[in-house]
Amino acid sequence: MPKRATPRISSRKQPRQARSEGLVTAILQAAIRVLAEEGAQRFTTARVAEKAGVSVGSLYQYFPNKASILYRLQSDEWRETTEQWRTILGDQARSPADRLRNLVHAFLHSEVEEAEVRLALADAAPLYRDAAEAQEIHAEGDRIIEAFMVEALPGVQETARQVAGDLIVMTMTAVGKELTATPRANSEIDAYANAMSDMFIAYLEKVQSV
Amino acid sequence: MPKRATPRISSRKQPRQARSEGLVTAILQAAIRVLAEEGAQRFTTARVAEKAGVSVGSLYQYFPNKASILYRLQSDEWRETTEQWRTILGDQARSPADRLRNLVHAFLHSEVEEAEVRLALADAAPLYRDAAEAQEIHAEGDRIIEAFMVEALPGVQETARQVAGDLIVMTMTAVGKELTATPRANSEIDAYANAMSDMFIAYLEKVQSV
Amino acid sequence: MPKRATPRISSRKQPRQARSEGLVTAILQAAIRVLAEEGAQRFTTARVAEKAGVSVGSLYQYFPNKASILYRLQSDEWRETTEQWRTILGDQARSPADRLRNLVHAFLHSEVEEAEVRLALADAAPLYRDAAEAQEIHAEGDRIIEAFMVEALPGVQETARQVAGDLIVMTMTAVGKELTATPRANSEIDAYANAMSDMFIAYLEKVQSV
Amino acid sequence: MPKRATPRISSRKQPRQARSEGLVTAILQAAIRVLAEEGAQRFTTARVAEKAGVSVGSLYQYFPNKASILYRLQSDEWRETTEQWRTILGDQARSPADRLRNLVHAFLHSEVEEAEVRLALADAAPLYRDAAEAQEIHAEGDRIIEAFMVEALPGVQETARQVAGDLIVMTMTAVGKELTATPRANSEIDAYANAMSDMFIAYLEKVQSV
DNA sequence: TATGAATGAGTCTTCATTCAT
DNA sequence: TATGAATGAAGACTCATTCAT
Repeated sequence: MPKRATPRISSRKQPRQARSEGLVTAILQAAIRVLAEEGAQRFTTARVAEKAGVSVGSLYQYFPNKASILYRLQSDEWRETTEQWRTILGDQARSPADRLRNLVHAFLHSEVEEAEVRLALADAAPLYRDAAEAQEIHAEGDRIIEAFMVEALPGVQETARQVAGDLIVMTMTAVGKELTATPRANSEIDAYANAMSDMFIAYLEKVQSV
Repeated sequence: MPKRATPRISSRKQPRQARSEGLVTAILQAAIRVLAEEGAQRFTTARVAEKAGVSVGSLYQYFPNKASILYRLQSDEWRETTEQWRTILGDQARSPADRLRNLVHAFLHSEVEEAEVRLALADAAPLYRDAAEAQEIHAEGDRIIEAFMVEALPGVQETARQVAGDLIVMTMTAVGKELTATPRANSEIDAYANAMSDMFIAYLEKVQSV
Repeated sequence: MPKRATPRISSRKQPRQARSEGLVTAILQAAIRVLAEEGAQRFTTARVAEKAGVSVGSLYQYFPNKASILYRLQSDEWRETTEQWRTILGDQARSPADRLRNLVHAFLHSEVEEAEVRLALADAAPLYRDAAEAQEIHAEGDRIIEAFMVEALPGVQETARQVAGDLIVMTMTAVGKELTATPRANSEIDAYANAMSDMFIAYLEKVQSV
Repeated sequence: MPKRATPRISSRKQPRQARSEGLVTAILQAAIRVLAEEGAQRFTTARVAEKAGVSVGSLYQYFPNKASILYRLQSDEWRETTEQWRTILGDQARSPADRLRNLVHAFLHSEVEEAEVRLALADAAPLYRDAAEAQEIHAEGDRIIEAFMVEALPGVQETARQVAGDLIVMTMTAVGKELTATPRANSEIDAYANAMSDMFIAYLEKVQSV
């Protein structure tokens, strides 16, 4: 009886050899270029392969389908973001308020850098969003925030703390995405980052005081 | 930089006759149904026309292209939102804080209602976002907020006030969109609305006190 | 919520207009030519469309997928076959034995005519066989045989009669298909038809006598 | 008339070494599994190689192309069938009628066992049928039948005897293939085998008596 | 003004076979 | 001899838009 495997979105093979890794890298970089230069609408496997100097067949040797390329780009990005959050929020030498302020600045600036790719990637979200693996991608970030919130809101009830954490994360990422949609000067980003930090800190103080 | 063909997106003709208006309405409602039932990926002119009980040819009589239908949906929605904001924020009988709290609740709930259409419309954004007219769409909402902020932050410098207003609008809309992406219980929405209101109010108090 | 319709294999639209019918006919005839001239392996929608002097898009306006063209060809053929059986087996002026003999001759000859198309169609069977509609296609033929068997085997128990009917049908059609696979002279077909008739008649006599 | 590229289909090399034979066996068994589990449509050299635990390159070392694997499977099967026929029909201890009855039962049951592989192999027939070698494959079986028919129809003219033999073989194999196409209970197979035996025996008696 | 048939470029994906290592 | 990465032609199907009627 024929069986049809549900298409996976993760990489088709674990590239062990140097050559393979090189190809995967080349494809991902080509994908980024296509996204930035042509936009999500024109992001096609053929264009990616061509820009990577590779045949379509080779592309499909490393990625099971178009969505998996986008998903990979997104998860790589999210991994970097997670690292950024871990570093900044884990900096015990500073007060929670300072760390939060630093985070907002760093995050918004990194979002706006490469705005074109990020926007195009966001546009392409419908293509990879439904992937099962996409769920797990945020788990680590959530843990980092949770740990930070425990420090920032000592003695606050867990439920309230979690809502506060969620709200801060959502605000930062969603507004970050929004800022990406139109070109912004660095100074403008700074202004928003300052305002957002102020807002978060005021909010934390209020929650803490209740 | 993405190459973008920018065809005119507003309606091809101003329908003055009753029949025309009826057709336009039928098409828009069909478009909403297609978006909700089939998603942005499967939003095609043929499907819209069929569901509207109209021929594709007629559809193209009133809308110059697919993007214009989406744009129209979006701007109608924004008009309603503007109305909502005007009503709630203009309610002089209440304190600015109360009005803001009311706004957040009303807005988030209205966003989450019809989540499917809104999500699909957001997914389709790349198709209509670039339209020149899309810029003006927010102007009225901005004016309403600006007026409210003058009341809420008397004596605060214009620049700071504007940043605060922008931040609040962006947060509310961007987080609202985010909440739309996954199904949420009403109670959950309430919790976020409360938290967000608290955050905004704490922020306004802080800005005011500086 | 997006819904995905299970692809139907029957025609996409009921062609009411003369033009439509003409197109459907043109496509089906082109399909027959492609099957005969190129074989099942090279039966592609593009080739069919080209040979029909029609764009692929038009082809897909009338047939939802490749399988549906093949299925249509097959069911048209089966309809003709059913007619043939009805006419010959219903000929009350002749004895059942004579009718059966006539049927075998007529059927085997019609099978071998257009052997190329029929062989190619059989080769393509995996593509359309699973269609739900494919089940119903044999029902009418079965009824005709059943009615004939009641005449041919009066007084025989229903179960035995049904097995006999099934066996005769399967033998005739399966051997017919087999004969189609290699080129045969008409005289050869006659010889097989005679032998097969003898076999069937001897068999019926034996069943009857038990 | 179909254009057919006719590449050589028999094995590229005669594997004399134990290792080679092992590989060939592994490939053939993998091929059977792929056919059974995935169907003819999804029968690819890559899948066979993988399931055999062998590289594609190695596969092509022993089989010149995909068709040759299928052809080999088919001819192995036919060899077994030939053996079965030789054993059963050569059983001088029984009457020709009994032998024929035994043959039909044994053959139909063996056809229906492994129905999936056999059906898939039949589906793939277009890929290997045209091979020149495919002609010779039936010669030995024909000789066995011929010898049996001489016993079963003593004194009958050669031409008539040959047609009878051909008809019996074609009926048995073609109907066997047909039975394979849909799942059948063992009891059902028995019923058909009984009926078919009765039919053959009645037929032989009639031919003999003429 | 309305219709809806027709178009055909464009998209994703598969797979037999080769050949450098 | 074995490997398996690389190739790229080929195939099924979609859909925005036009235009003859």
